[in-house]
Amino acid sequence: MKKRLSISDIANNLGVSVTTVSFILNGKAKEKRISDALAKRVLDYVKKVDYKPNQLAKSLRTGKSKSIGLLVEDISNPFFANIADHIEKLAYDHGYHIIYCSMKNDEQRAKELIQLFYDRQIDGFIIAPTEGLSVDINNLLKSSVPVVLFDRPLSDVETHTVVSENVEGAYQGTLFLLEQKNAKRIGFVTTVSTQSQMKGRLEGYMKAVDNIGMDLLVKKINYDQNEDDVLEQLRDFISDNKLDGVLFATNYLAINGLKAIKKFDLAVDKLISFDENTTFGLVDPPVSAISQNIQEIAQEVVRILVNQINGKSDKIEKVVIPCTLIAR
Amino acid sequence: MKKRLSISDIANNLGVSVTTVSFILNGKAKEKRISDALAKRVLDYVKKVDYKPNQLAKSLRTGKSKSIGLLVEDISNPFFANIADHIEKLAYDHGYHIIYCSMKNDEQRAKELIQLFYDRQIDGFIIAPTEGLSVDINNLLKSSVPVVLFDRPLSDVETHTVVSENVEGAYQGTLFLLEQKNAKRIGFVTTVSTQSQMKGRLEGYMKAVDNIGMDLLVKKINYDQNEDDVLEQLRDFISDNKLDGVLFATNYLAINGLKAIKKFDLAVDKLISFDENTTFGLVDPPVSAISQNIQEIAQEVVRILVNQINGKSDKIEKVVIPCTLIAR
DNA sequence: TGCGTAAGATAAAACCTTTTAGCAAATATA
DNA sequence: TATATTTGCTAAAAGGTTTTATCTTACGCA
Repeated sequence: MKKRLSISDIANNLGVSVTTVSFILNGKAKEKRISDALAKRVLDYVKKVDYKPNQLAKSLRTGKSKSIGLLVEDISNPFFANIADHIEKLAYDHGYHIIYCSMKNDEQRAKELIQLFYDRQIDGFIIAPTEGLSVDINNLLKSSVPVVLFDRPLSDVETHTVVSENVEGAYQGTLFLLEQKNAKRIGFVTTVSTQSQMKGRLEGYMKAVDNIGMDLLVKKINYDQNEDDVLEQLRDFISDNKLDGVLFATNYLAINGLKAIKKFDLAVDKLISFDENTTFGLVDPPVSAISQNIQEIAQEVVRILVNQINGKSDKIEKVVIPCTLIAR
Repeated sequence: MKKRLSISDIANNLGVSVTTVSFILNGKAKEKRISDALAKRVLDYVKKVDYKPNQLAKSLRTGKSKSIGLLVEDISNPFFANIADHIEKLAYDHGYHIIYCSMKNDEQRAKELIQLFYDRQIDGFIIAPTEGLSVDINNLLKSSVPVVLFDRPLSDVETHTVVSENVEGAYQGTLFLLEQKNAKRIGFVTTVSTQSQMKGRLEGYMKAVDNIGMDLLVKKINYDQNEDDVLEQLRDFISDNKLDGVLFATNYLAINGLKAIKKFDLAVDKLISFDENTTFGLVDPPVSAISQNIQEIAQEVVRILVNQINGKSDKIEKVVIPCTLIAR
């Protein structure tokens, strides 16, 4: 294996100084009054020998690593997988790459990773946080590391956020079941988590059913139990309350709902879920969706973070993206 | 923002040399004959002030970055998302973190990223390669960078691979339709790609139908067209050939198959797909699955790569993992 | 001729580690 | 007692950049 070229190899071979090569490579030739002739000579040679600067050395010197940490709860959830996909691509277009971590069920590890990423001089973070991370994120902010939260803000963390219009989405979703599907008794299935997006969705549901004086029928699923228990709870919720419609707060809840409906042959058939899923149109009964605008969320997240990294803005941005209802 | 501590801050504050601190921090105190008393004093102080070594400087000096590049075709495919999840966790347990890239439809970008990751002194690569990447991967190997391929080997790249037992899986899947489901005319739906795993699956299908003298009925879908066209092709394939059973070479093909069946109300109802999907049990008709053992694949991939990075082994490993049939 | 300034380039410090080679004192050996 | 060895620690180089401060030469102008 031949040794990698360094900038001083280039300088020596060309009989110029390292400084000069560095200036030229970083587009400062004009500014530093390097003659066009020399600039061209260096550039040509660099191209010819295919020299690539050592990014580590560069980062060490500049303090910028050109990488962004992406922490999501669960990359195998299609919502996060899709958003990660978009974020990765957009970040790349800005010259950043993504160091990612899926922190499913392991907050301790998430905390360690935030520290680890910080130690690696990550330029910024994109996080869909779990609840215990406030203190770690606040530490980042204290150290002036840009952080953008998405999907769910944290009440005790004051930073940029990009979230969907959860209240309105859930409200419209419930109205859809009421008005288009003619549902009479609509339940809302959510998780025990107190994540803000879940609160918003509950609020939207409540607003809709309050309007027409329907009972509030809410089930909070605890995911610390096995699937069979979850399905039984869903069955009980649906049949005890004689539901004819259900709004699920997120796609995996809807999938569990469908499993329960199938397993116990439940009658409920007016379903809608937050978050789209490729198969919602294929199942029986079909599941309508309040679809989050993934592309737009990713765009805003990356835009804000890159602006922050470049120090282009100091105000805190809170972006809210509308959802789209997919009727089925 | 207070400046980060460096090792020389520690050394100065303690009145010892940087070298000593470094030795102690790297567990070489004994080997380098540092007294226990001093070692303890340094360790205690480091803990007290919560000093964390600068990883960039460390990497620059040692040439090891403790990071692994993970390149997959499409992170939003549940198969890859799940495997990425496992790989990330396992790598973390070995002290590595994952820099990931989803290279959907953009081979040029994939090539650039391999170069970029290489420039960042990534310690090793885990790649589910697309076909044009052979030359780039061979370049990595030429530079002695460890690479493990999974899901599909490349015929012209000689390196470690972890793949599923595709032939046997498809063979068993086809037999299942024939014997358990009593299918009479089974089609095989695959992609136009010549990726090796697809070839293997085709081979398994052929072996099964050849055995009993059934016609070979194979459709290769080209994904350079819009979804409606894909669905029509599937419809034509299924109805023209009067299929009563279909083996799909991968999960997204199965989902398109289901869409076509639904959209055009096709009669075929004996379905099986390579790769599991949460909703395959919820759709009508249900889809059986030849499920790849994701956890085991991830384990092998990480084990082999870490061994390579540590120079623990020089032989090339080719691991084949059996699949599990999920009957529905 | 003498002086100021612009042009064109560079030496050396800085970023923060790890590691080689070596030093001084204490102890062991003869 | 004189020498060899061990103990305990450290100076300095190396890794590859960026950037500040400076240096030399040429030129314009009085």
